[in-house]
Amino acid sequence: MSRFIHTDEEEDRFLQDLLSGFDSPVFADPAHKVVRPVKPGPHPALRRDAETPPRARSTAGILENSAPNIDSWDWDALSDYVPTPQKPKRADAKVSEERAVTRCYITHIEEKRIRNRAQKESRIVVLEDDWVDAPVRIGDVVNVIGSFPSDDGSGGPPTIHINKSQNLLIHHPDLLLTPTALSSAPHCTRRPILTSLLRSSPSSSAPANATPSLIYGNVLHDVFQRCLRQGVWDAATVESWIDGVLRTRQILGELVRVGIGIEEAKREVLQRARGVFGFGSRYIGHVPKPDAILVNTRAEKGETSLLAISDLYDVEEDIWAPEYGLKGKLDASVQAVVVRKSPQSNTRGKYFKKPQPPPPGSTSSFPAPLEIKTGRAVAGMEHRAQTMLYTLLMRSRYSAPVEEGLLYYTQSEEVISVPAARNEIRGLIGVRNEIAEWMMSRFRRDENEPHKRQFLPETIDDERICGRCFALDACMVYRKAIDEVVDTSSPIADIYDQKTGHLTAAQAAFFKHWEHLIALEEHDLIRFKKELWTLGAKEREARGRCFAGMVLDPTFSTDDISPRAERKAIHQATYKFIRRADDEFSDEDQESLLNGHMNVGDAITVSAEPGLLALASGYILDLTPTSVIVGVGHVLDLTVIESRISAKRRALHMNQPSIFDEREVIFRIDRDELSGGMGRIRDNLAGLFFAGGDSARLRLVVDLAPPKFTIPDPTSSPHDFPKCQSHMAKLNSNQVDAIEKVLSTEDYALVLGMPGTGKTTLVAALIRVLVDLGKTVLLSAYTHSAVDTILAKLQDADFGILRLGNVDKVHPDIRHLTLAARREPQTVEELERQLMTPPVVATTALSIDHREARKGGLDMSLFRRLSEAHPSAVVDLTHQYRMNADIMLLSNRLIYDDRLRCGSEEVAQQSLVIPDRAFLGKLHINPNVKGQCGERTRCWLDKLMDEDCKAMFVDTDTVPAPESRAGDLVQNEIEAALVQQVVETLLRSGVNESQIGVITPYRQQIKLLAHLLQAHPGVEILTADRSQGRDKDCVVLSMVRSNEEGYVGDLVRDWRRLNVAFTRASRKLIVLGSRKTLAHAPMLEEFLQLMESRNWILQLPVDAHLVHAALYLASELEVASRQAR
DNA sequence: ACTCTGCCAAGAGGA
Repeated sequence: MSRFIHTDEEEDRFLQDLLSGFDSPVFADPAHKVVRPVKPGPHPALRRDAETPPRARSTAGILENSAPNIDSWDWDALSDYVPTPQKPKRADAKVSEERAVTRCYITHIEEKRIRNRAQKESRIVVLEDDWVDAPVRIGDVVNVIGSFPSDDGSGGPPTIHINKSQNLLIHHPDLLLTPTALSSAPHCTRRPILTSLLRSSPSSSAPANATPSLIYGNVLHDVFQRCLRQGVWDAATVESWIDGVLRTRQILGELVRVGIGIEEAKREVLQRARGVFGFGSRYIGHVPKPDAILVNTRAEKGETSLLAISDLYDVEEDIWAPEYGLKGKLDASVQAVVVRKSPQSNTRGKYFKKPQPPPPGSTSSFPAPLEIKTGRAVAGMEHRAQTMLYTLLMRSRYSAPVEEGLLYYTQSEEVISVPAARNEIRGLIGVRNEIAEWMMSRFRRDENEPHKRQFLPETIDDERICGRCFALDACMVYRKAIDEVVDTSSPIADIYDQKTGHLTAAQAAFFKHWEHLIALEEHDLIRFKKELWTLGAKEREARGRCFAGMVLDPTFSTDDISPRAERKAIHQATYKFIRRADDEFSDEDQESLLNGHMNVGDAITVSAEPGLLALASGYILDLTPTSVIVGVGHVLDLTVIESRISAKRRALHMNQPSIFDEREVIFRIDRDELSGGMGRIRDNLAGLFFAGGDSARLRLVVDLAPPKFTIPDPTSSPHDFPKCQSHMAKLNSNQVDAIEKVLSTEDYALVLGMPGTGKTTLVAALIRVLVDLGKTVLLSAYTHSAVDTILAKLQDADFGILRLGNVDKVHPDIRHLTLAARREPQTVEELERQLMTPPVVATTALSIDHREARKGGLDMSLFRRLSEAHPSAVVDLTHQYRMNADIMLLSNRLIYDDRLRCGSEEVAQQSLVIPDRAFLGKLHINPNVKGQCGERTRCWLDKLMDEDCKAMFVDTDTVPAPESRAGDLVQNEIEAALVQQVVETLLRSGVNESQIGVITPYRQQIKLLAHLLQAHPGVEILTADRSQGRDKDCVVLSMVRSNEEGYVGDLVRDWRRLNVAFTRASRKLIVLGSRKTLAHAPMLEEFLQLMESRNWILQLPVDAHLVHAALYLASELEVASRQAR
C-alpha cells in the first residue's frame, strides 16, 4: 500500500469528527424528534419564466408544481455503497436517478411528532436521528433533498423523513460554501468562517500566504489541465509549458513576492511534475489499461480496480449548486470508466451494513470530478472530503449520478477512488449546515439579545493545531475584540496573550465597531447575489441587473472588437450576445440593453437556463441597445451546454415547450454582485490590530494620536528647488499653504477642498513636488474617474506613473500607464522593475458606505474622524474659481457657513454670454400661441436668458407639472419638456452644446431627457451623483418631485447631493421644480426662502410647456418623425 | 423608497 494512505484509525476519527458536528454546542437541544412544517416555494430550478407556457395544474396545485414527483436520489444505495455493483451506465442514461429538491420556508416548529392541520401548500419535514438538533427556526429557508410522497392516503400534508439513511436537509441554502472551506471544518469550525471573512491578502500581515509550494502547485495545475485539454503528455512539451506558465505575469508576480527566480522555480516544479508525464499514457483511454490502478481504500482484500478516463468535459469548471448550498471549482470534469475485480470472500467495512458481493469484473462508467494534488499527501482526509463534495456539485450540474470522485497525487502517481458514500456526505452536509448557521446567526433578529449575538464558534484551544494555523492572528483578535473573551487559562492562553496583549480595550472596541459596519454592508450584497437563482431572468431584468433571453451571435469574431493589446491577456474568451428573436414580444417590448444598471466595464456572470449558473464570469466590453460583448474567463462550449440543459430538462420533467428550438441555448447575463469584496477591506482593517501589524497607523487612526509637524527644514523647502517653484507658480496662497503643510507633516495632513477650489490642481502640483523631493506617492480615490482626472494633469510629467486597476474602467487617455500597456515581462526582475520603479502609483480604494450605518449616525469617514480630532492638521481651500458670486452664495449659505469665497473679482462677476438674441424675438410671433407666456411682464424664457440671471428657481406649480411613475421609478414628463425648451432656447441663442449640462437626481428622468435632447449629443445629461467632479457654464437642474402629498424622496432630501448639482454651474444655474412640494424638505425650504429673498424665483405661466409654439411644435415634430421611423 | 461606486475567484500546499 502506498505510504500516504491514512490508517483505519484516521479514517474513523475523521468520520467521527464529521458526525460529531451535529453534537456541537450550537446544536445542543434535548429534543429527540422534531417535526417541522414548512412552506414550499417554487424551487428556482423549477421556476418557469414568463416565456414558457404554464403547465396544466393537477389538483395538487402548487404542491405538484413545486415538487414534481421524481424518484428520489437513492441514498440507501449510496450509503450501502459497494465498490463494484453498478451496472455500466452512461452519464445521462437514467433520468429517474435525479434527486428532487424542494425549497421551503419554515412556518412553525413542533417538539413532538404531531399531525399538522392540513394547510394548503404545507409539507411536513420530520427530522430524525442526528438531524434532530438542526437549529432551524421559523422563517429560515431550507432545501429538502428527497421526494415527498405524492399522496400517502392520510389526507394530511405530504410528509418526508430525514434521517440517517435517507434524504438531506440543506439549511440556509442561499449561502454557497466551498468544498475547500468545508474540508477543514471537521477539525475546527471557526477557521472556515474566519477565512471567509478575511480574504487574507497575501501582502501585509499574513506572511504565511504565498509560499513557494503554493506557487508550484498553481503552475502544475495549470500545466496538467493543459495536458488534459490537448491530450499531449510528452516531456518536452510539458517542460515548455511549465516554462511558459512560469513567465505569465500572474506567476512572475507571485515569485517576486517570495523572492524566487525562474530557474529555481522551474527546477522545483519539474521535480513535482513526475506524475504529469505518466498520467496520459496510463489513464487516458476508453478502457482501463492493466497498470491503470485505481486505489480504493475501502476495498476489501484482494479487490482491485482499474481506471480509464474516456472523456474530458471541462477543466476549472465552476459550479454553483444552490440546491446543496455549495459552489466550487473542479480541477477537471471527466468521464470515468472503472473496472472492478472482486475477491471471492467479503468481509465488509463497518460502515456498510448490507453486504452485497459485487459480480467479478464489473465495469461502470460515470462522470466524475478529478482532483489533482501536487503536494505531499498529508491531508488525505481533507482531500477526500473536498473530492466528495465535488461529486455533489457535479451531480447538480450534470443531472446524473456521480458515484465517486477521483483524487490524483502527482508525486506518488496514484489515483484514489473517493466513493460518494452517504455517511460521509451526510456528515459533510451537517458541517456545511453548521457553518451556514453560524454565518447567518449574525444577522438574525433576536429580541432578547440584539447585539450580543456570538457569530463565531468557540476556539478549539489545541496548542498544536492552533499554534500553526494560518488564521491564528485573525482568530485571536476576533476572540478578544468580538467574542470578548479573556483567556488566561486555556491551553492556548499564551498564544492568545502573544497575539492580543498589545491591544487596548479602546482598540478592541474600535475593531468591533468597524467590523460590524463591514458586515452590514456585506449582508446587503449577499441578498443581491442570491437573486441569480431565486429570481427568474425576466424578473431580474426588470430590476436592471440582468439581460434575459440572450443568445450567442454566431457571426461574431474577436476581431470585431477594437484592437486593444490587453484583451487577449485578460479574457480567455470573448462573446457577443444578442436578444433572442421572440415571437411573443414585439420589437418595442424588447427593452434596450442600455436601460438597466449595467455598463461597460461591469463584472457579469453568464448563465444558461435552466439552472446552469455562472458558467463563466467576466466583464462587459461593449454595449449597444441590442447587443452586448463580454470578455469572460471560461470558454462556453455550446454542445456541452446543450447536453447539460437537456439532461436538466428531462430531470425536471420539463418537456420542451414548443416555442423553444430544442437545441437553442438561452443565456442570461447578470451583474455580478461583488461577492467577496468585503474580505479585502476587513483584511486591511484587521491588519492594524495584529501583533506586529501596523502599529503606527493604529495609533494615529484608532487612538487618534496627534499628527506631528516639523518646522519646515529650510534646506529641503520646496522653494529652494527651482523645479518645485515652477510647479507651484500657478497656485494661490491657499494652495501653497496646503503644500507646505503636507511637506511638514510626519504623519498626515488634511486638505479640505470645497467645490471649485482647485483640489485637482493642488493634488497634481503636490505630486510633482513630492516626486522632485525624492518621495514616492500612492494616489488613490474612490472612483476611477477621480483618479484619472488627476493623472490627466500629469500627462507631461517626466517621472514614471503606474496606474493599477481594471483596464476597462480606466480612461482611454490614461491606459498607457497601466501594467497591461507595458511590455510583457520575461523575468522576475523585469516585472519587479515595472512595479517598483515608478515613484507614483495610482489606484482606486474601497470604502464602507452603508445605509444603515449612516442612519445610525455612523457615517464617520476617516477624514472626518481625523479632522474633528485635530483641526490643526487641516488646511482649508477657500478660494474657488468656478462659480460666480450668486451661485456660490447658495452653497455658502446652506452648507459652508460663508467660508467659501471667489478667487477673483472676475470669477465673481462672470455670467453666461448669450451671443444671439434674435431667436428670443421670434418666440412670440406664432399665432398658434395657446396661452400667455407673460409678455406683459416679459416671457419666462426671455427672463432666463438675461445675462444677469445667474441663479433662478423656476416654479412649475402653476403649469402644473406633476410627477409620474415608470414602474418603480419617478419621472416628470412636463418638467422634462420644459427643460428641453430651456436648452433649445439656449442653443438657438448661440450657446454651445458643450457649455450646457442637464442634471437630475432621478435615473428615469435622465431617460426622458436623453430622449428629448437626442438631437444635441453635446449636451451632457447626468444624474446628480454622476455630475460629481464636473463643471459646466450653464446647468439646468430638473428636480422631478411634484405631488399633492408634498412627498419629497430621500434622494432630493439629501442636501449634499443637491449641493453637488448646484455647484457644477459656473455662470448660470436654472433649477426647475415644484415649489409647493419641495418646500416640505427642511433644507430645500431654506433654499427656497433664500431664492425668494433674492427675487430669484420665476413663476411659470399655465401650460408653460405649450405656450411657445415654435419650440413646442418643434418638439412635437421631432417626436412624430421619430415615431414614423 | 429607487443613486452610486467598488471587486476576479476557489484553491494553490502546509502538517
